[in-house]
Amino acid sequence: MPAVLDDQRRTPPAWRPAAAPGGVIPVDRASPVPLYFQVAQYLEEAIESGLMPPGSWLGNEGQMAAELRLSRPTVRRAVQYLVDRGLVVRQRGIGTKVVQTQVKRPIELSSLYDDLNRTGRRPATTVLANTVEPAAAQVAHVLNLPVGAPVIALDRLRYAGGEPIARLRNYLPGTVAGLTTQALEETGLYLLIRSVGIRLHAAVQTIGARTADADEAQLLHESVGAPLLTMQRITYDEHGNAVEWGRHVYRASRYCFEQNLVTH
Amino acid sequence: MPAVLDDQRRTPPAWRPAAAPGGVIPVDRASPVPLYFQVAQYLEEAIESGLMPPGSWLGNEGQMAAELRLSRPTVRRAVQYLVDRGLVVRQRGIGTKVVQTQVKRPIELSSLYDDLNRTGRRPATTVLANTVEPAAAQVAHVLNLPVGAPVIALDRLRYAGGEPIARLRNYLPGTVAGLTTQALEETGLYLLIRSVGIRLHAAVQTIGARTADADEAQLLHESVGAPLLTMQRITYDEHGNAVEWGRHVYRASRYCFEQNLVTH
DNA sequence: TAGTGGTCTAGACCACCGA
DNA sequence: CGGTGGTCTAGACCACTAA
Repeated sequence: MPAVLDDQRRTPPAWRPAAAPGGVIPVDRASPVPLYFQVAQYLEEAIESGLMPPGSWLGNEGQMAAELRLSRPTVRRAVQYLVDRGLVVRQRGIGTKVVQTQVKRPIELSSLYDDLNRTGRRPATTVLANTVEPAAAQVAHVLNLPVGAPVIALDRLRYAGGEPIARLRNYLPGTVAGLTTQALEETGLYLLIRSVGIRLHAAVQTIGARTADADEAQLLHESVGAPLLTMQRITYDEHGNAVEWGRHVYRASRYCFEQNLVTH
Repeated sequence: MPAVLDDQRRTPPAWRPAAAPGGVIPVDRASPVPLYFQVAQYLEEAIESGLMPPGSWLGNEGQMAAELRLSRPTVRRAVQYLVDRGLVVRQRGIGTKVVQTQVKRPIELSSLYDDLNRTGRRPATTVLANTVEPAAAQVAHVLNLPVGAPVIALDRLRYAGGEPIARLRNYLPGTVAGLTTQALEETGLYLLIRSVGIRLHAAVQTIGARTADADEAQLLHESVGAPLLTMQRITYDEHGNAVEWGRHVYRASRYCFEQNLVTH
């Protein structure tokens, strides 16, 4: 019986690290990067670069552990990282294989600015308002602050490729520093929030639609009655404190929300 | 110095399983349910029931392990489950505590039917079309089938509380069985897909908006030009095969997408 | 029956935090 | 400094799959 070289339904050929002739270990024990993460990154790179194509098998965990001179739990943790990201699928009694479809990344907490940047459109921002004011009842409730506490109110117009895309209105607790108008015109709000040491942890958002009123039509270069996407989002830090409340409208003719989901 | 009873900033009082006087173990080693999952579910229930309120601390992992007569890795795995769901936050050198905000669940692959059911609205479905037809070029491309292969084409009207909410159009490979009109009017599509043994693994979806044309206006009891939410979704199984392509429109006046995100 | 992933143990050392 | 979570090891037994 001849050896089958490329039958992806069968168990894997011995797993071979690509940049490592003869099975040398792509693992640096002196690095501060955890071993499982080094392996996970290596495998992720191998998969996304096409070196391990969809349908190919990872070597079994015990063998990988032996070749990498790691324990099986460590290798297993690396593989789990890939499973969580939807890159591979475990099949008990068979093995672990690279999934066919590359659903790039699960949904994440990103700003419109980052989205536009990533997709190659040139983002720009005009700050319409950047004021500190006492919190009205509704804002105070959403941000869990006392009524009258200082809140930062932002009103921005976001452009992509010279075209207006969205009007972004945000409220933040007045304790957040560093939101100069200049900084806001140069980068995204989330990056600024993170850069003052706040770690975003969770969010609840609502996406809806409505038609443009006269104000919005003028700001966004649309006609009255044009369809708009609305997104309201409250973002929380790891302590459960509300960090930001955003109420945004997007031109439906120029923008939509794209989301990649992986079920866990 | 008096003992502080309820200072949530300090290290935890000894962790006590609630339904277990004196530290008895809520763990059944004879159960087929994994030990880590029994613990995880117990803790999740304790948190969501308010028994472990936001801000309270989980006992340290070593102590919990000792009290439950489990190893620390097993307890750790249970805690990790809660971390992944955003219910607790680990703080190195300090401990693990319940987060303040209850962001209920991370976004998941659910059907509109399930959404309506969960939120207590009465879902109902009218099947406008349920046919098998040869795949046109676009459908064939999306589902990765040869042109002309049989595909199931669904057209449904979804009601909530007697009001039309959305028009749902789907294409599925003709190999999917069990989609009788009666079944489709009684439950959600995803449940039917799962019930024939297909496991949904990933999806990519796009949410946009537009205004209603005459057809849509009539079907959805809206006027021409009313704002509609659109959602296109391609769902894949664990092998990366496309399972379903949906192109849906929702009345923006009656529906919006709510999503809870947890950053990992 | 042999090989796979799924679970679990009983240790170990480290980095970080607060006192 | 002691206590916490973060990482890692070297085993073990089990359930499931395929041949």
